[in-house]
Amino acid sequence: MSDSNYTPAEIEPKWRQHWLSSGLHNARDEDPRPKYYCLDMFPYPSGSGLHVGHWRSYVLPDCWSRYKWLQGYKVLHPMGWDAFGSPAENDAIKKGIHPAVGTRANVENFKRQLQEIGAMYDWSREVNTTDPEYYRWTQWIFLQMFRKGLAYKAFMPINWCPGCKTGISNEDVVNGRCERCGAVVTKKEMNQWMLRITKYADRLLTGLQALDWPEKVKTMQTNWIGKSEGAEVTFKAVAADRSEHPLKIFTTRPDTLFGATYMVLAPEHPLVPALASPTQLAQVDAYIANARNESDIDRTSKTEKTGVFTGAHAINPVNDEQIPIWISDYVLMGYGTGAIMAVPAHDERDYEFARSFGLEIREVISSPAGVAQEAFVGEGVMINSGPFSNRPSAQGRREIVKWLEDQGLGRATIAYKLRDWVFSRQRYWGEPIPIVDCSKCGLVPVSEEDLPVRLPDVERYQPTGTGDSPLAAITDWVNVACPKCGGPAKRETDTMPQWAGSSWYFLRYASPHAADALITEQGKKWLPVDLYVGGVEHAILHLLYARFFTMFLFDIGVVAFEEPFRRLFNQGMITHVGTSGKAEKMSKSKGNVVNPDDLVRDYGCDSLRMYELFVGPPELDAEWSDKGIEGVHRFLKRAWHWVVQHEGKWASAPDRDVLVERHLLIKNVTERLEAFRMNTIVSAFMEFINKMTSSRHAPDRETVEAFLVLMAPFAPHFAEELWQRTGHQPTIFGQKWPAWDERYTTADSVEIAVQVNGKTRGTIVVPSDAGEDAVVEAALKDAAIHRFLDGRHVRKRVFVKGRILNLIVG
RNA sequence: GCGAAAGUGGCGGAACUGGCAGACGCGCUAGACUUAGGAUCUAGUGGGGAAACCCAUGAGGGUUCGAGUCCCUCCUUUCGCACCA
Repeated sequence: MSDSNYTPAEIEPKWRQHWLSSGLHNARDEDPRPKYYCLDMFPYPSGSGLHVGHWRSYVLPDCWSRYKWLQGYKVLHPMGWDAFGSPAENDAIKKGIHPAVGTRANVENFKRQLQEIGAMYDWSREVNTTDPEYYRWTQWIFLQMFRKGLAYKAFMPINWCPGCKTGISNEDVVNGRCERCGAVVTKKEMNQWMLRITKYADRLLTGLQALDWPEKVKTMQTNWIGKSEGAEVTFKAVAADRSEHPLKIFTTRPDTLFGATYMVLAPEHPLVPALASPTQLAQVDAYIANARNESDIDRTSKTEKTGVFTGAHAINPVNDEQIPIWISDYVLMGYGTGAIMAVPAHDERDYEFARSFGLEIREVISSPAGVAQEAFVGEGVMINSGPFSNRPSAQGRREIVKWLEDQGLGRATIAYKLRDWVFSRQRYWGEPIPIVDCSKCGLVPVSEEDLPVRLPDVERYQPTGTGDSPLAAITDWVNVACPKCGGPAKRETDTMPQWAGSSWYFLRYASPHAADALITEQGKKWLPVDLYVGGVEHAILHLLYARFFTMFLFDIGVVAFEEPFRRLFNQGMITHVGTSGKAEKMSKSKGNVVNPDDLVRDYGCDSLRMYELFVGPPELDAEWSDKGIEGVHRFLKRAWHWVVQHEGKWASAPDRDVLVERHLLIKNVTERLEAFRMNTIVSAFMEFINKMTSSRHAPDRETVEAFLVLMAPFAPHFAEELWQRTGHQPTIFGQKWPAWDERYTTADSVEIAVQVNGKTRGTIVVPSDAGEDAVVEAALKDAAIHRFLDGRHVRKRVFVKGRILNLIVG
């Protein structure tokens, strides 16, 4: 009979339609069960569609959501679109397709493909960052930050991407290149909107501790925030013209203060013009001009330190010593105070610089090998340090800071690597920044009732490259009455970065249609996110920004928690051999993309789902194998036949062996799900079916039902169809996750390995509960084992119940 | 350079707190059924050896009755960080 065959092409669309129309996956606010919020990182809907690598990231959380569902939670598992961004804008430039139009088409395609996964997304909660009803709240958040002084405009040198022709944030720069387009990032002085994320540095750091996140991600964020405890010390700088200027430096080693033999300012340091002596001015100017034009890559890839003497000197507050002030690009303006005291004896960089320029190296921490060859950066006993000599450096550090504080020359302080977030983009396809610049009132926020500030249509989407956004050319949009005084004013024409919309989208899913609030009281009950699944590539950018936004929204009372994502799981990517000949991340340009649509057509969605899980441990990268899917497809066919074949002919009572297999399967699947070891769960299912199909016992109904419920998160269509065929009403997702009974998870008898002097010489089958004496007795009777004893005396025996017996002889 | 993770058959990968290494799957080899099969089923499949056995988890040591697993020294790969004072 044809309908006894496994035909995914028929059953899968049918059940998807059924689930969709019955609203099975919709999260209901009024549902009394406990909530579980499982979130996938929402995609950028690119024109090339999903490949099997994307699939992997969506299958895992879907599987987990369905498991939680069967465990009795009301599950929120939403999906949406991070749809602002340059590819849509580039299409607009190239093909003349309006970004909104192109984005809409891409979303349609993505949505179709995602639905083919059979994922239980609640499409009634779909969000799109480019929807004005969505971005009005992105703008609203910006306004709240503006009111609290967290959004400010500043003229300063920032990272400029010549590829994207826009300013970008520090986080957007990866190894000196633009995270988005790969161009080498340069510097540009611009008037920029900034977000004061540094105000949250300490909370962003300490908040990490309680999170159930991969250590790797926590470490990356910790490094990014880069907290250092130290001291700020004020030196007196004396210019060549005898003018005096306080010069503040930051150091983590105030205990080495007596070893400071020169000072270094960053080329951008504001004191440089005042300090440079006339004789040195030309050299100083040349050095600064050069530094300004250099990219970070140029700057950090130098083999030797460079620098120039200013002609000025500084007075060391601890010993009144006069030391030269230099300028070098190894000191960064953005960190600490942009100036350092150089202690070459105890700092590798200072050591290198001192060597290059013949500056004094003075040892002030006693080091075993001296400092003739290299800097000593460890702790030790202080020497050559006046009244502070002969102390351990850690103690001296505290005493010197105390002394500086008493003298009003310094204080203990903390420095962070984290910088404020450059939030302006000179691009079209983003959220307009809702600020109006009035010549009379200054920067005035658009009033909240006037949100959203809609993105107007333009004719030219090209980034201008001049530092102005394409919006600047739309004069009838730009010119507006000041919200405060009604006088003539201009709109801000920069847009927000793509990270803006993704920094809070997880909140909007909880009440996506609320018109008068970012989130409703009812919606708040879904939050925070219980499990967040996505790639490790967002370890810093998105995850740091989202935490910052959430903390801010907590501070102004919008949400009741500071950390949005309790648990984070980074799944590995799929690699595949492409034109380069080696396995790489899938991408169109590498020619190694595998399209899931073909696989769904040939094998069915459930086969692809299970293969995506079977391919390897979810947290590791996995190489795609075109043949691999056939294994799970065969398994599904065999499992299908096993169920259909026994339908209506169930064993009236379970055979003991079948019972054990059932309980073992429940235990294995459940425990391995909890540990996110989905790949071994698929193996467990295969083993189960292998045993069942080779068993002479027919299964009982309860065993088959348990099998189907366990399979439901993995192969939902398969499970739902067979659920119905075995005489149930849909849906199987109304069932309860089965429980196992430890009494039935051990077989009656067990095979034990018998070793002689540590080498396995045979196996014997004994009752599971057999004790040492019984096993030894059985082993000695076994001919194969007996041979190895060779008549020698058993001197010692090691017995592990149910596992092994080791006989030591001779 | 610093830090983290990893290294197991032809391939992807199993192996719970030290206990029969290679589960499960791909591939491969035979055979069965077939007009045919890239369908399905059965058997086999780490290496060496005729066999008894021996050798095998990146390399080398160590601890232990017993090590893929623990300890030490290296090697390789991947990923972070990298003038942050």
